Amino acid sequence: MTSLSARDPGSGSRPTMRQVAELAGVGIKTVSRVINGEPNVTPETAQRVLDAAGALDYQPDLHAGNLRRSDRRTRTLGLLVGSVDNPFSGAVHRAVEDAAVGRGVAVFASSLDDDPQREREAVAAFLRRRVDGLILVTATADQTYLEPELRRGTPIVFVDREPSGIETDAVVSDNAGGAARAAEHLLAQGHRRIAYLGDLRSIQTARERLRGFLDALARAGVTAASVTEDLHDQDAAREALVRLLDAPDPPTAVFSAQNLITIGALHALRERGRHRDTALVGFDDVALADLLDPGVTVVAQHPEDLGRLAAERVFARLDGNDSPSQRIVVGTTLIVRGSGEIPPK
Amino acid sequence: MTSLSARDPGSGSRPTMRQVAELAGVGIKTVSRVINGEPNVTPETAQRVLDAAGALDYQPDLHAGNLRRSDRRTRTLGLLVGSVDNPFSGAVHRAVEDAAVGRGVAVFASSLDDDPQREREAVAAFLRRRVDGLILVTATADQTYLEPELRRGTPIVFVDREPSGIETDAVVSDNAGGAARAAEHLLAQGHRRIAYLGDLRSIQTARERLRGFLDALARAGVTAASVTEDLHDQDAAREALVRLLDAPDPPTAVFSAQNLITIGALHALRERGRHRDTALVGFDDVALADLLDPGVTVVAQHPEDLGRLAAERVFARLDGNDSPSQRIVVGTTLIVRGSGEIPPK
DNA sequence: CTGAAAGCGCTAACAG
DNA sequence: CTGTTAGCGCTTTCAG
Repeated sequence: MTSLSARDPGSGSRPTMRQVAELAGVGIKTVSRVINGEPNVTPETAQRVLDAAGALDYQPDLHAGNLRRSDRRTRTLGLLVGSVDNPFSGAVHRAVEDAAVGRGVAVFASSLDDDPQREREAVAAFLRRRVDGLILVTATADQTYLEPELRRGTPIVFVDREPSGIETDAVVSDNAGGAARAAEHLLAQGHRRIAYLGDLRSIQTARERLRGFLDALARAGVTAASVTEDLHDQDAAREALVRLLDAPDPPTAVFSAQNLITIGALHALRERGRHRDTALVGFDDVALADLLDPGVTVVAQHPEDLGRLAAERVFARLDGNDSPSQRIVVGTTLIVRGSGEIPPK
Repeated sequence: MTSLSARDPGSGSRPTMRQVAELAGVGIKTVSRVINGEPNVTPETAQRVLDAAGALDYQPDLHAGNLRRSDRRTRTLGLLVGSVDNPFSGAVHRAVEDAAVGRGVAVFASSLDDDPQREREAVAAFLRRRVDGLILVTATADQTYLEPELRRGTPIVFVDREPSGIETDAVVSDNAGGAARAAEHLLAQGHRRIAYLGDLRSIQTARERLRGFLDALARAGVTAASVTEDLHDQDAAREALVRLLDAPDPPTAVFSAQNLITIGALHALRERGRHRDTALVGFDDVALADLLDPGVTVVAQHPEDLGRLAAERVFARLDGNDSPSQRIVVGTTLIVRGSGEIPPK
């Protein structure tokens, strides 16, 4: 009779199911049954298998199993976000992970940096690893390249930005509505000279926000004091607003249509000492916004909801739901903190 | 002669290498050579294979290949951080991803929430997926459970917190040194009543920071005004400091030993209107710290360096480096912004 | 330069 | 209740 402690779990390479079977003195299929919790094994046999597995520190190879398994699921998801080093993306990521972990699904996360080339490469890398589903923030103008994968039945859900060229699920913020809400708020304070600071024109959500902003102004019969686009980082935003503040007839209010742009705008206002007399509303919340003086009024998005709903959509598809593709719109929330309530001079 | 466009790339399931071979009219091994860029294929044959692969939208199955491949590398890394929804973790994650993407390595990221159970499960999930290496922030008191895996040759590198019970690489901040630096800074402003607000005693870095703080005070012959530990979120920190401020003889200076604790402390100081006369130095930088009034003085960590060095260490091990395990300490940087330079009354 | 046969670690299908 | 055989998609080995 072989002693279970006879073998050194650490020496040599990784133990296989066959080695566990030999040590336990059973067939390999019995080990498979025990490891996968399948029925038809006596408790005593099961215990011997578990002891052997424990003694060898055995971990089943999920990929080898999935090669033959009928559902061919890797229990893996691919997530592509703006950058994992970004509060908005982090919140989306966390929500996706929370939905996945309970199902034993692991998440690959990649950063996009709004680079179409990176998107293609990241998606290809996910697909070569046979992820069960894809959750994507896209940077490409057209996602027709995903069509074959979609036809194979891989669930693909877009977050934050809508797909173009293919028909699939999307979970997005109400960008136009939120931007309109910001504009209406500033109009209600009496502002008529409102400046718009926005992200790259190539980004669909940026275009939506501008549209919502301009529509709201038009409804009130007001023309935008200025529209500055293609501001992709904090510093570009800061410089742009400083220039506006230094010019004749500066705006009495500013709408910054993105996270980093809001921070750049805050810097510009401080720099020129105008943060107490120029109103500011930002799109997307920023950390510590409540501790600034004045507090920063924002139209907050709900990235946790975006991530959760996108993940739920993927899992519903994997569970067989084949209803027509949906476009889920998550509302925004105006958070009043002071900066947006400064009246015009 | 078969037309390459005869088959519908979208119908049916995923194409295999065999199907590509049939369509190209070559053997499967030739396809393998082309896909993997191996030599000994005529350009014409290679082109036919690539055309067939393109027509079928073929993506090789990395896991199936790795099953037989001699190096048995999945080109996959497991990263376990505090929470992917946390600026510090996000910066570490991004640095790891940047180091990995160039090598064609994908990163699994999981959140720990300082839960030892979650750590064990996340590590097991990574190992069942045969990651090539592990980068871990640990929440367990002892990591002896990783010993067998380590002996099998899997590189395991600890970030932010040091391992205990096993001998392996670690990349950590100079926690004690940074905390001492904060204390010395406050002492230099003339403070003698300094309060300490710290994280869970069970976290090794928290203990290190307290030690550094107390040592620096002791060297100056000063006793801490108070030491409050086990503050694990923003609100607990806020409440603790409010209590200290309301008590007789409140501190003239505060050292908040972590990110969220700093934010809680900022709230408490505003709430009691004491932010202009109570000094504050935080450990770890916070967003918008420079826009507050006064700006928040912090001892900043360098999470990008932690992540980058940890990833480089893993790759060095994978490349065959078997030098003794190293403990790399990344220095901290005092960033003076105002709150730490408020003098005692 | 090319392909046929064997086998990686596991599960499916079936036979005992 | 248990074990045997075949084969998942690919790479290795070796023969042409």
